[in-house]
Amino acid sequence: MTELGGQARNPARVRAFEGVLARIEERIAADGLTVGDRLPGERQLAEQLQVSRSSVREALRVLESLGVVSSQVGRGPDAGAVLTSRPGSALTGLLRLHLGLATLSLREVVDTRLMIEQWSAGHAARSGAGLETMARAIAAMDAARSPEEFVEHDVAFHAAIAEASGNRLTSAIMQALRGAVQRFAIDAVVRLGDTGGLQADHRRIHDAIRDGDAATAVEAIAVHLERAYPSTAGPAS
Amino acid sequence: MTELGGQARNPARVRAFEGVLARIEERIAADGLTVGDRLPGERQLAEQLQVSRSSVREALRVLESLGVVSSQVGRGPDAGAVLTSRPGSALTGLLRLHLGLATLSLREVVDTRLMIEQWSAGHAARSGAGLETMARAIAAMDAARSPEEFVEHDVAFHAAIAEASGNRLTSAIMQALRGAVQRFAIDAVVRLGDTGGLQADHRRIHDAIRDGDAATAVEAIAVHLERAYPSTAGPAS
DNA sequence: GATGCATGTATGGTCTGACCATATTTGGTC
DNA sequence: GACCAAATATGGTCAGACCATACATGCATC
Repeated sequence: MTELGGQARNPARVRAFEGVLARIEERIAADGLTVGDRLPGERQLAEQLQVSRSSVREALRVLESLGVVSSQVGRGPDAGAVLTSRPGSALTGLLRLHLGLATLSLREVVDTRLMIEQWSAGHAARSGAGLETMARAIAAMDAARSPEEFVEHDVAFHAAIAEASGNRLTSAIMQALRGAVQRFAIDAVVRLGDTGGLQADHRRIHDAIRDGDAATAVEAIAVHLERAYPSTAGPAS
Repeated sequence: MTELGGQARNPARVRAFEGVLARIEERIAADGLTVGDRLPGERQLAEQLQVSRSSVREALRVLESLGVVSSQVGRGPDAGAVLTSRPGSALTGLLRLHLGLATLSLREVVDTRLMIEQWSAGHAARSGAGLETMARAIAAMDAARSPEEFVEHDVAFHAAIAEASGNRLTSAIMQALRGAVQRFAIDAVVRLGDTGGLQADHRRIHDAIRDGDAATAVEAIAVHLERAYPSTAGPAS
């Protein structure tokens, strides 16, 4: 995280918390720390690294925002800074902020989601993974009695597609993208009034993946996202 | 953050710096703040939000790690916390950490990069954007006298493909992915000894985009990444 | 008036030390 | 053995101080 400070005109100038980040990163690599392991306490870490506890805390806040650690108060085996793995939630926050800053447009987010979902569906069509989860989600959407409930299972359906790729990174990105456009999804369901079209899309996607027909799956996903986010997703790809 | 539903009895469940984050986010949305605008000073912010300066600083560290603000010391128009937009560097740090934690494998990162680069190349073949930049990068690689110099222009070449998509989000992700696997790129150049194959790939990609031949561009990129990261990138897509 | 240097000042960066809130651990009591 | 109170370790927060930096100001000089 040495580039956090922006311009590195003076390389000798490293803020204390950046040094802490570097040392913690080193330790993760050297000691082979992994998810579930605990970091030393803030006070202990401060003493080891010869910085103040404030600096340690700033570094921990950064790691927490990146979804790498999770802090628990109290005492016992679960207390303290524990290494976790939540790249998805970190990405969600990142996207939300940049959407708010107008650094990114909804169009760009939806297009990216289209890219990932089509790519994942292609993989799914070859591996046949996740079909059961998708079918269950479709059935649950049929039984849904409110837009919110429908969208809840819709999320599960699309998450199943992403997970079928077997790639945790694309899954995490997908999850974050979905989170960033979540509020538009409910709007879409309410606006359409009828979920028949969306469900027809879902069945078409599921069937294409089941039949190993990647081309149809890819096309069906494009149709589906265009239906859900009209005038946003362009004729991308 | 997410656990323990109900019990809104104790307001201390939200940490102070999280409140600061929320308030700053609100202000960005409400005041329409955008890149280049300045936030109030740390001391002033602390007083306005009725928290300590430490809490304000922790919130600012989070925003900085997400590529939303950049802090400059000193005095003047450029000093203080300025809103920026560097989702790329934030993503780079995120990926590097999660790679270190073994949350993500190199394979997953390279596969994701393949996805984005193929998608971008498809767009580029349709729009013809970025061809000049690509050609310049290829020429610069020809003239390079060290692996490091070669890789430097290689980065520019692949960045041009990503930017040709016109999607800042995929560009940022691409930049981050590239940064995460950077060290493997130099290894690859040294290992191959001869950059002729890589350059042939580059020319083939460039020519396909120039000719609007998306299918060839996509295939050439797969070949290229397989050459650079053998046994890592699978026959993905 | 223009120039240049000394001083002022606002800003982030860091540290210290204290206290609070929480949750486990410990140990004593019944 | 069960139960409850105290001790303790941990993160969360705060207040205040000082340093380093870099622009702003103003005076002295030319």
